[in-house]
Amino acid sequence: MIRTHKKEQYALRAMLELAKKSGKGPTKISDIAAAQAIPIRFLEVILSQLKASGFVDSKRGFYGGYYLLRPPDQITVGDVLRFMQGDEDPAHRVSCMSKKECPFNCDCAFVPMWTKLNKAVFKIYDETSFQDLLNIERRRH
Amino acid sequence: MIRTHKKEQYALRAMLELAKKSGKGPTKISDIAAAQAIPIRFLEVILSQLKASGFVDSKRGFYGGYYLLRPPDQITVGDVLRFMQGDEDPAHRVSCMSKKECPFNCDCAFVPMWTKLNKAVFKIYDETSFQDLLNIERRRH
DNA sequence: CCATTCTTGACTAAATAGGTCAACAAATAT
DNA sequence: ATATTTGTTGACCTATTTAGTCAAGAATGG
Repeated sequence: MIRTHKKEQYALRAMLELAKKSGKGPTKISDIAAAQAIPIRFLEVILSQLKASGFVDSKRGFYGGYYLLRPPDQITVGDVLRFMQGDEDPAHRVSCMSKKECPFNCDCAFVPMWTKLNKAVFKIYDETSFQDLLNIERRRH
Repeated sequence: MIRTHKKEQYALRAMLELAKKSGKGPTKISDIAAAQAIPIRFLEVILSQLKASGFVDSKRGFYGGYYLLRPPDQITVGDVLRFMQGDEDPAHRVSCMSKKECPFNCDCAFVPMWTKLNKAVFKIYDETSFQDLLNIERRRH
């Protein structure tokens, strides 16, 4: 099993929700949480972090909430995941273990496979914009 | 970050070690553990589980140990990982979360992306046989 | 000034990965 | 035989990480 963290999932879903409302003013955390079935307190933390990415911004007060800073076709899943994953060595985003803890110093027969995997995975992430996701959702209804 | 479990890593490494010794009789758990830097008690458990896969078998006693039941070019990384991952729904080996816990019952805009990812990842796993890994290792020396 | 909403860091809970152990069973050596 | 080596198995432990909560405070708009 390979599974992304819930936190990353929630970040993607929150972004999708904001993409839906793109251009319609701020969306409240509580609305995003309800729409995407995300624990609200946790979402507060996640959105707050996401602000540093430059993809979203927020406004306080009565008509406050979060909103996208770019159109949905200019943000990809890869962008968001890379940000959520921090400054991890790009070559190790998908791998056996972090370079430090590898007893073979990441010089083993499996390395080429992990490299391939890394590229294949992020190629797909990078090819998926939030506009693409919106289109998929629309086609479903 | 997407990272395979240590247990799966250890299984792959143990198999690689057995591939190296393929045709040379049984290899002791302790030797595999030493060669591949795997905690021996943990490796006992892993190899024991691997027997059920049909890729390896074991022999007890003085000249005992583990050995492959097929030549290294007839076992792939995909084979081993699929086995270690159990009877997980194939479509969810790489995904956001298990079908049960998905609040949208796995019917959301992200599904096509996870499906693509799943296929891409296992394509690479399935294309990598232990003979391939041995060849890589030989080329390195 | 009041209601609403985001902000932030500290905190806690729960899950699971990762690892350990010990008593036992089988094979071989002598 | 029997001592030694080696695999078998299920129960057990625990450190880490993920996941989630909270509360006091700071903007914002009415």
